[in-house]
Amino acid sequence: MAEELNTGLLLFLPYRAMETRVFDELAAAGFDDFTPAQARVFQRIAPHGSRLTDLARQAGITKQSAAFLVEKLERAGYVHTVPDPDDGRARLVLIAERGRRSVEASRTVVAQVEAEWEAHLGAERMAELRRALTDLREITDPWR
Amino acid sequence: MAEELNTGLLLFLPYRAMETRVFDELAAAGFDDFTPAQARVFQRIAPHGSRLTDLARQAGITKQSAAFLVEKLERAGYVHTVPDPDDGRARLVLIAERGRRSVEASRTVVAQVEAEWEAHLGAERMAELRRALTDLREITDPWR
DNA sequence: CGTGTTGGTCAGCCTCTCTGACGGATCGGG
DNA sequence: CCCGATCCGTCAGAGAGGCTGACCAACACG
Repeated sequence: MAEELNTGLLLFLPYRAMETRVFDELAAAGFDDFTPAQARVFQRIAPHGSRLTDLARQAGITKQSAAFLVEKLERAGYVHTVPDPDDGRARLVLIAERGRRSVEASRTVVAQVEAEWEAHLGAERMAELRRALTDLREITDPWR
Repeated sequence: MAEELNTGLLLFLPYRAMETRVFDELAAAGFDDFTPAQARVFQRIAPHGSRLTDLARQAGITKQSAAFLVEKLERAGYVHTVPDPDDGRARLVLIAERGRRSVEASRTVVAQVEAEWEAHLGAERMAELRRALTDLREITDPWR
């Protein structure tokens, strides 16, 4: 057993555990008409709206793909889009009412999973894990 | 930007950084005829071969999808498959010569990225990060 | 044996993601 | 003020990846 997994895979395993957990429980709560890919875009919408292109870059996909996903999200009532008052070319993607409720629901699940992890690792190690990951963002997260 | 990202996203960012880095450098080294999805399956082949179904479960996809990906990998010379001598129904997926060379190349890149992370965090914090992630496997990794 | 379980395949379908080409809006230098 | 460069988003087409459902073959075990 004690083989040395590469750090990438080590990161991926809990990430996927969190994602499927949130996804499953949200589906159980009635938010069952979106896909993981749509969620990955949705999750990056800033509180006061984001431009399509910014969403695409942050999610690491092309703007065409992002537009495709946003359109689905809009059709399902999770977001709505408005013209950007500051830039005639741009469209702002905003979280709609249904989206806000789903955010609330997901926050609960995330908190629950994080509590389980904390129970397993202990509060101090969990906090350090988050600190280390946050610091890693500086060299692994191209946007901000 | 001290906002509190959820731990899942925090895990995802460095994971993706690692994945794209390895993918890009492998492509530059001539291993450019496989996709990330194929790599995610390939990466899980045990040293002495794995069954298709096991690969599927570990990668979190259906056996049909796994078969599809393995077939591509076989066509590109990264793996070959043989009947499992212990079970007439099963096929063992084995790493082929070209696959072995790509593993070697990827190991180099992974080591390089891990070294960069270690330089950023310090050796002790990096080691603790790996320990914490390894411990999290116990509750987030359904297979072992 | 028969019955249930497991490993894999076949077929059909939908989602995601990409490339390439484009039109419209904005920005910046002259 | 204008013109070229750049940026925002769309349209069109294509391919990969993933799923469900139905099925067969081989094992496991009473």
